This record gives sequence, structure tokens and C-alpha cells, in this order.
Amino acid sequence: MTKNGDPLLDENFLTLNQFLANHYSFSVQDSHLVFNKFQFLEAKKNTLLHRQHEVCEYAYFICQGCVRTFFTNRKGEENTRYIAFENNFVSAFSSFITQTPSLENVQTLENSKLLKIKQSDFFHLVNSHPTFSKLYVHSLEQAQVISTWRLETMLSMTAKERYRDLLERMPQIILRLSNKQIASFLGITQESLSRLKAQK
Amino acid sequence: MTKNGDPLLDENFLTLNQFLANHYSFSVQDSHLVFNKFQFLEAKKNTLLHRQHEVCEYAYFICQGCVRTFFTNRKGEENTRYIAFENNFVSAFSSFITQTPSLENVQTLENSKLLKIKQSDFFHLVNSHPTFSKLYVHSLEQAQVISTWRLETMLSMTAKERYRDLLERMPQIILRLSNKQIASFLGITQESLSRLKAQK
DNA sequence: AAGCGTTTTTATCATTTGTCAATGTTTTCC
DNA sequence: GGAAAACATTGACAAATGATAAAAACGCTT
Repeated sequence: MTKNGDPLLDENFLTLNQFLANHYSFSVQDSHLVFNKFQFLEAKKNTLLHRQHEVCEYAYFICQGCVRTFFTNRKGEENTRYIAFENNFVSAFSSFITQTPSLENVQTLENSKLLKIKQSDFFHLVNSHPTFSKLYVHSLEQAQVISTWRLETMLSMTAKERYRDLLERMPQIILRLSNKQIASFLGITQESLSRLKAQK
Repeated sequence: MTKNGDPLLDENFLTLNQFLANHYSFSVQDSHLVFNKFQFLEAKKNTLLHRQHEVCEYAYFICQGCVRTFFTNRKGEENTRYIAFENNFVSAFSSFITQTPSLENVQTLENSKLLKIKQSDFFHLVNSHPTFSKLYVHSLEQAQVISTWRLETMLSMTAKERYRDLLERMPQIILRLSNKQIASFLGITQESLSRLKAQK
């Protein structure tokens, strides 16, 4: 799975390594233990990593690229719930946590380099490994902060206000992704977004 | 703080006791340890338990009544993020977790009986007490499931569809609360809600 | 029961956003 | 490099929701 025997010598594992070391002070032997559970995966743009209605088996750490999670509603429209770039974990977390069928899809939006980990391995690490457990709890807390922000913008702002807010908070989304993806994230149509931008 | 020396003899602690025993298999001595950190509090309808921009010091377990969290935006409108009834914890969690100033208020919507716990005591229990830690993680996970649902409804449904969905999912909100509160939760004006209901 | 404040409903009009269709632009792929 | 597909813009119109104001219903107090 890695280019050679030792994960630590692989540049993609190095990304994860730096992330763990910077944010969670993982030691070298901690990291080795953790890395053994991850598999490297290169995925082209628009690859579906997980399909809705299935039980989500994997979480992904993004070394490079971009991944979103989205629903498709009755009308067949796609609504994007979450977009993640480098140095973040992404998954259909509700399903990943509860091992029940998911409501959402997981898909790359750019050619991406990923490290994936199986659900059972992930929670084995959470339960046996205090530092990894801290990472998990912290991720849950962060997810809550982001959800709360998103919900607040949807409850209180017009589409134009949401666009401006997004430009401040997550400029990467606007700089790196297509209007179609931005509109799906803002909860409006492409046409509406196009008009917002024209108005400035 | 309790009506007599032993918390277990107090009917309000009994509510918490049953909750902990049913969902997290707390033992009797576990429960005693936990109860010592809680204080009973009776709060009239519309009491502000926490004010936005301040650091949130307490989490509340609801024995009886109803509590919401809400923002006030630039225009002075209130947007309700979360509504909880009996047997749930409620707080301005982002602030409670990070001990930074909160963006939201916490307020009773009915006369309520509450058990409150200080932030430091709460996280001391989380860190020292595996069962309580499980409760915390489970709460975070649940919060994520609810946030995801709310966000999905806001992204993909009209106000009328959201109302119907709410009626199915959380009928208590519609049965027990005023239109003003329901509208604030749905992210619409009272007038719009009134029209929706008239259309049926 | 009367009166007063609050909440809910109704009506009118303005604004925002969606829908559909046409056209122009960019990307992809052979 | 060129055809096909995907994406972005624009316009005309429709639908949903907000703003404001007024009337009706409700609940509480005396």
C-alpha cells in the first residue's frame, strides 16, 4: 500500500504525521501504530467514496485535494453538507459512528490523495489510544462548531449575505471550486449564485 | 441545594438517576459521585440561563420543562438553534467546551426544573469517569446527528415542508410551544408560519 | 364580566429566490 | 485540434417569503 516498507518514509503519511504531531503531540511510536491502520488511496476528481443508503465503512484523511459530503433529495437535487480540504478527516460520520445506512454521499471534488481507515480500526484506536481518542473528541467538537455556524447562516442570512460570509470564512471553497459546488453548499441554484456575483 | 441530605431521595435527582441508569448503566456509587456535582435550580419561563458574548460556565440537565439556545442577529431577530425537553442536557456547547465567549443565548421556554453542573466539574467527570465520558461522547454524536438533520432541512426544503417534517420528528415543539418559537426554529416569520398552517 | 396586553391571523405589497429557456463559455476526451 | 459535454450567464416570469399594518382571538388580572 505504501511505496516502500516504512510508512514514515512515504510523503503522504508524512502529511498525516505532521498533522498528528502538530495538533495532538503524537510520539513516533504512537504514529507508527496509527499509520499501520491507514491505507493510501489516490482518487480522481468526482470519485464517489461512499454512496448514500449504505453503511459507511471508512473515514478519510485528506493529504491533498478536496472532498465533500452531500445528500440528494426527492427532487434529485444535490445539497452539500460539508466540504473539506487538506489535513482534515472526512466521512459520512453519522453512519460511520452508528454503522447504520447513511443519508449522504462522500465524493472527491478534485484529484485527491487520501489515507483511509476502516471503522473497526478507527474505533479500536479511539478506545485503546488516549491521544487518538482526544483527536476523535476534538473532531466531534469541531464538527459541532461548523454545523452551528452553517445552521446560523441558513437561519439568519440571505443568499447574498451567506456568499459574503463564506468568502471571509472559507475562501478556499470559492477560489477552488465550481459555481455549481458553491451554490450547492450555499443552498441556492447556480443561476441565483450567478446573479449574486453580478450584483457584487 | 437538595431538599434533604441525600440527593437520591430528591425527585429531581431521581430523573437524572433514571436517565443515567437507563442509557449508560451507571451504578449506584457512580451516580452518587456524579450527583454531588449537580445543583438543583428552578427557573421560571423565559429565564435567560446564559447570555451571548459571555463564557458559558454551566451545562443543564432538564428534569422538567423546556430550554432553547438562540442567536440574535444584526437585525435583532432571534434564531433558535436548538430546543430540548426533559431528559436532555443543554448548554451553549461551543462556548462551554472551548471556554471562549459564546455566540448564543440559553433560555427556558417553560417553567423548568433543572440540574446544573459547572464546566470544570463536568470535564473532571469526563476525564476521570469512563461512563460519564461515554455520555459526553454520545451527546456530541447526537448533537451532530441533529445538526445534520437541521442543516439538511434548511438546504433542501421549503418552509412548508420543514413544518411538516418537524411535526413528524419533534411534535413536542409544535404541541408545547408558541408560534413565535416554532417560527424562530424553522427560520421564518410568525406571519409566514400562520399562512402555512392555514393552507394545511 | 371588562379591560388590557400579548399572540395569532389576515391582507396587501415588496423582495428574494426558483424555474425554464436560450445562449455563451470552458473543459474533457478522442 | 475539434466535437461533445458540462458549466456559467442572462432574461422573463412564477412562487415563496418578508415587511408592514390592522383586525381578531386569547389569556390574564382585577
